Order: sequence, then C-alpha cells, then structure tokens
Amino acid sequence: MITITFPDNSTREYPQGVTAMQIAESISSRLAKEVLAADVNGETWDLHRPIVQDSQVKLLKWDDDEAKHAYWHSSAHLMAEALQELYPGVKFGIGPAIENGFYYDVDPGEGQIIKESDFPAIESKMMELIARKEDIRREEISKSNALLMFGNRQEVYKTELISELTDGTITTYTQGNFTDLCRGPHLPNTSYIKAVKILSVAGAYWRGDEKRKQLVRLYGISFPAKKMLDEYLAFLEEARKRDHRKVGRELELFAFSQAVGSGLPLWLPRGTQLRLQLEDFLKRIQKKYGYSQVMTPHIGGKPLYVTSGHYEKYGKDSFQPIHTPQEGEEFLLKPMNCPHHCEIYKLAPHSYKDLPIRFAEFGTVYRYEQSGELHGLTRVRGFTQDDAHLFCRPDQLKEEFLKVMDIIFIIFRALDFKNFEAQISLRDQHDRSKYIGSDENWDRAESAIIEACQEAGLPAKIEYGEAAFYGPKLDFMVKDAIGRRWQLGTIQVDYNLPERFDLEYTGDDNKKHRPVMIHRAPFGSMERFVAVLIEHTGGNFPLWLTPDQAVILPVSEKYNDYAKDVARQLEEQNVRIIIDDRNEKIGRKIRDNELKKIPYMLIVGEKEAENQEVSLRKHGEGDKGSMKITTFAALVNKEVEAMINSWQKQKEQ
RNA sequence: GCCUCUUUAGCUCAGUUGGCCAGAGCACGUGAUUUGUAAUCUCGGGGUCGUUGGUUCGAAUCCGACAAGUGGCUCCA
Repeated sequence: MITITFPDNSTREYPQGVTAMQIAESISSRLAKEVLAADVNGETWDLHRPIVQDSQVKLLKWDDDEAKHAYWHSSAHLMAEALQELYPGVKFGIGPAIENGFYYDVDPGEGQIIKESDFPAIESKMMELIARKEDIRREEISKSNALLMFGNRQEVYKTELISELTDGTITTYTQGNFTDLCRGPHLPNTSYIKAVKILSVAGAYWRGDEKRKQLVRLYGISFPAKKMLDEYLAFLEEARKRDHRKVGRELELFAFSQAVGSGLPLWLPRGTQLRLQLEDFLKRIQKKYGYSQVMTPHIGGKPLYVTSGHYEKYGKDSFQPIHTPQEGEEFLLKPMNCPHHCEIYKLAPHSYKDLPIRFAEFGTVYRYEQSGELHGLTRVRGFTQDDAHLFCRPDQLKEEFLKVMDIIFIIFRALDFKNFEAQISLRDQHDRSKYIGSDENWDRAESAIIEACQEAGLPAKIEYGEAAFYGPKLDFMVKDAIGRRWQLGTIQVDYNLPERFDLEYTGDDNKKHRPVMIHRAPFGSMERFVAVLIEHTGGNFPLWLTPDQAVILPVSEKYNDYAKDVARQLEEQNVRIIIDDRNEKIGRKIRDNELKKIPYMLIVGEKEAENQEVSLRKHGEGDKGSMKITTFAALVNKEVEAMINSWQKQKEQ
C-alpha cells in the first residue's frame, strides 16, 4: 500500500500502482467525470499513469491551468491524427498547448497546402476520431528505438528533436494509428474532447529560425462542451468590435493613406485631441518629478548615429539617409531620441551635485519595420515616444528607477489598466559576448532593477537573454482585446551611449566619472498606447481624457445665449467645448448622427439656465444628472490632479 | 522579409455556373418636419469593382504580377 496525500493534507491508502483516475473514482463518480489530469509531486501526470510510491496528489479539473494545458495538448495530437489521415505523407514538427488553445506545425509535403477552406474537413475528421473514443497511451522508449521509429517514417523534424534528448527520458503517446514523440501529459482518451474549432493557419519557421524551412502552423481550440466553444467564439466576436482599427475609423481618431505610406498614421482632429490630453497628463506628472522638457529635430547628421552605433547595427535595414545639395552630406530620420539628448547633456560640464538630469521629449521617430510587422497603430513606421533620458550617478540608479515606476503606476491606475504584466529582461546567463559594458556595472544594474521591483511590490517575470545589448530593462505589457500582449511602458538602463558619447560628470573626488543613462517611456509610444487604450475602453473614454469631444447642446434656439455663456465660463477654466447651435436649422437627425462620434453632451435648457447648470449626458449611458458649470469644469480639471495624487496617497498608506 | 487569406460607394456588405448601362443599408446633399437626445419622411449625387498584365466574342467574376490590409512566423534600437 502507498499513502496519497491530498492538497488539504488529508491522506488515504491505495494499492501500489494506483492511478489518479482510480483515486478520483474512489472519491466520487462526479469527480471521476470531471478530472482531466493529476498533479503528482509537482508534476502533471496522465490519469492512467500508475503511482508507485507515497505521493502528494492533486486532481486537476478544467479550471486548473495544467489540466487545460493537457486538454489542449491532447487536442493538438487529435488534430495531428486527423491531418495524418487527410494528408498522407504529412510530417510533424511540434504541437503544443498555448494560452488559448493549441497549434501544430506541420510540413504537408511538396506541393501540398492546407487552406482555411480545408478547416471544416479537418474539424469533422477530428470529431470522427473523438467518436472512436481512442485511448491515448503513454510509452517509454529508448533513444535508439525512437530514432529508428520516427526515422522509418521520414519524420525528419521529430528525429532532429529526438537526437537532442537524453536517453531514458523519452516517451511517446499513441492514439489510433498516430504516435507522437511527447513528454505529455494527456487525456485518457479522445472522447474527452467535445468541441473543436480550427482558428487559423499561418506560416511558422521550423524552430523559430528564419533561415530554416517554413512549416504550416494550424491554430485551434477545443472545449469540454459545445456551449463553451460558442461562448469563446462569441467573445472573439465581441473583442473584434473593440479592435482599435475599427473604433479608430468609426470615431475618426486616426487613419492611414496609401499615398502617405504604410505604417505612417494620420492623426485626425478627434484622435489628436485625445493624444494631446494624454501628453498633457504626462507632462503634468513629469513636472512634479523634476523633468525638463526639451525639443530636438526630426533628423540628425549621419555621424551622430555612427557615434551611437545605431548606424552600423540598423543603417541598411532602415529609412535611407537624406541627401543634401552638399556633396557627401547625409542626414538620417531619427530612429530614437537618445543621441540628441546626449548632445544636450554634453553642452556643459556637470557636477555630481547636478545629477540626476532628466530630459523629456515627445519625440517622433521613424523605423523601417518589415512590412509584415505593421499592425494598426500598435506597430508603425513613424511614431512618437513619450521619451525621456535620465543621466544619473550609479548610486542613484535604483532610486531613479523607482521614481519612473511610480510614473508608470500613476498612468496605469488613472486609465484602469489592471492586468498588466511586468518583465525584467536580463543578460543571457551563459553567453555574455553580445553585451557591452563591464560585468560590475551590469551586475549592479540588474540587481538595482530586481530590488526596485521588490521594493515596489511588483511581481515581475525575469527573462534571461532578453536584455538589450546595452543594458537590462523592465517592460510593462498590456493585452489587447483578443489577448495579444503589447509592450507599453519601458525602463531601460544604458551603459553604452554614455561611453560612446563620452559623457561625464565631476565627482566629489574632483575626478571625471561616467553617468548611467536611463531610457524610459511610460506610454511606450503614443500610437501604441492609444491603440491599447481604445481596445480597453472600446472607445468609451473617460471625460477627463476627452473634454473637447463633448458638445454643448441647447434644446432650442431660445437657449443659444445661455449655451454661449456656458462655453465662455468653461473656457475660463481651461475646458474648451463646442456648441452645437444648429438646432433650429438641422434638427434631431443630425444631432443623433453627431452623437455617434461625440461621447459627451452638455444639454442646456430652461431648468439649467435658471440654475446656472448643465446636464451631462454620456453617449450610451444616459443622463449623469445636472451640475453647476463650475462643478463640471472641476470634474475635468481636477480629475487629472486627482489621478496623480491618489497614487501618492495609496503609497503612503 | 516569409506563409495563409482578403480587397466592390465614405462605412458594412450583396453580386448566382464569366453575359445588357454594378446593387442594398447606413453616411452625404436637397426639401419637409422642430421633438430633452442612438434610426421621421421626400428626392438626389456618388463606384475605371486595389493597380496592372493576360485568357475570352465578352471579366467585378478565371489566371499571373505588384500594392495595401488580415491572421501568424521572424524581427522590434
């Protein structure tokens, strides 16, 4: 007998070789129906794998991520089995579970293609295999046998994988006529899968290497109930309605023109207002945090980028130099603002007492992204960074880092970005050849970032090998409507540019020292930030972001004068709102159409004129009630201050 | 850059197996209506069917190239 310990620390005795499924059955038949996999001593196991020694066991159901993972992994195998039947000679790459569903990379063979129109056939084949209720069997196999087995089937991708595995750890999973090299775990049989949907097809390089063969990647998702699949598809449908490209067009926020060029957004009046409001918000925060605003040109001499090293690294893959009538003179569209800011720093000698120095600029930069990269406003070729460069002493690094994090938190809080993820990118632990700067400086910077996150109570995921060549960084990721992650805020430590630009300060020892540079952009870029903001709000922006996108609407021409009075009073308090006084000419239909694009209306009529009030109405939400004109102005103006202050208060508590 | 797919009016879409001057709703313009707020009625303008080659008596429709866009891959200073 062996002792099984459950998560609540209760124990039960079972014969040796008991399976998780048998354990579930011994507890309740309902549990046995719902259980998908088991956590055995911290590893996820198949339900039918015998447990031979005393173990900690947790039975995993759909709501456990590990169970979902096994479920989708088995679904990937199921899809592969279907492909094997439908496309004889198909070769398999890898087919893992992902955050939402699964994929399988396959090589359909010379001349064969898998198209979207083939999905229904694949799906129905999968359903057919589900109906067969095929058992999914795990087997341990020696490396030589594995090589032989997959080699015989010309599975070149699998044999490549096997050759890199350690003998004794190799397992296969078999269902019906399909056997896959796989670590598992898996469902007991194919009938656990109730509903499947192939979502998309894409090309994907074998092992993520651009130089190797491109396989066909099929994405799919599956659920234990048809209803859950329908709900998921409905969710995707809903999410598409919040797509910033769609909302941006509908609300006339931004547009693209083929004539201007792809990836070069045109900000329309409404979008510009929104963006200016965001810029203003950040400027107010930065003022409190001791930043100096600077402005630099959109181009810079080529030598500037030769000095910075960017020309060598990116020159040929970027917008090409601008030539002048002067022979040999070349300028580059700036791909970043740092070199310009370094030049400003260099203008005068600096004392250790002057540091840190913080130069901020909403700097528009141009990067020639590969054509396949472009995506709405989230990945463009011309964009404006809410950039700043902080020049500080090494001992100030952590404190400065924390202050920048503060700014990011204020912004995320103000805009209700709750589900952001933080990622610390450090050096590759083994290969350090690609990084510049001394080990000592790197160690100091890396630990400063880690400590700063700990002090701020920020759970951050550490990724090794993701650091830029010039320094480690902390990035903030936010998901869009359909769950894609986009990097917004970023804080990067840089040892490279101070070196290359020979930046200095005089220390208290009267000797020259090298400052550390921090690049930071809380929004990331105005374009990407607005895109994510649109997807989060569905275009339903808070009032403080869009006061100019409200309209004062007198209910009849009798109140036009009062409307003008309201506009004047608001203007005095820096809230500029337009009056729609076309009521006598145009009528309700036009007003309704306007409403689609203007989120807020201030309605004024008899009651309001009497009390010096306005009635606030939000599109789609109805009346917010009437309020004094001053209250309304305060609502708009004070909210910005309140956003900043509320974070300070929360920190003090 | 690579792979899949898409491209018809400002927007969302229809357009049957290739066959007369290419359709709808919304938007836009006009006239009427004046009503505390997401669909009042009338009439009207608007499309070289992404561009460009080809097949055909005949192409929005079939084939090729290019461009832009989608979903991925690679990349992201």
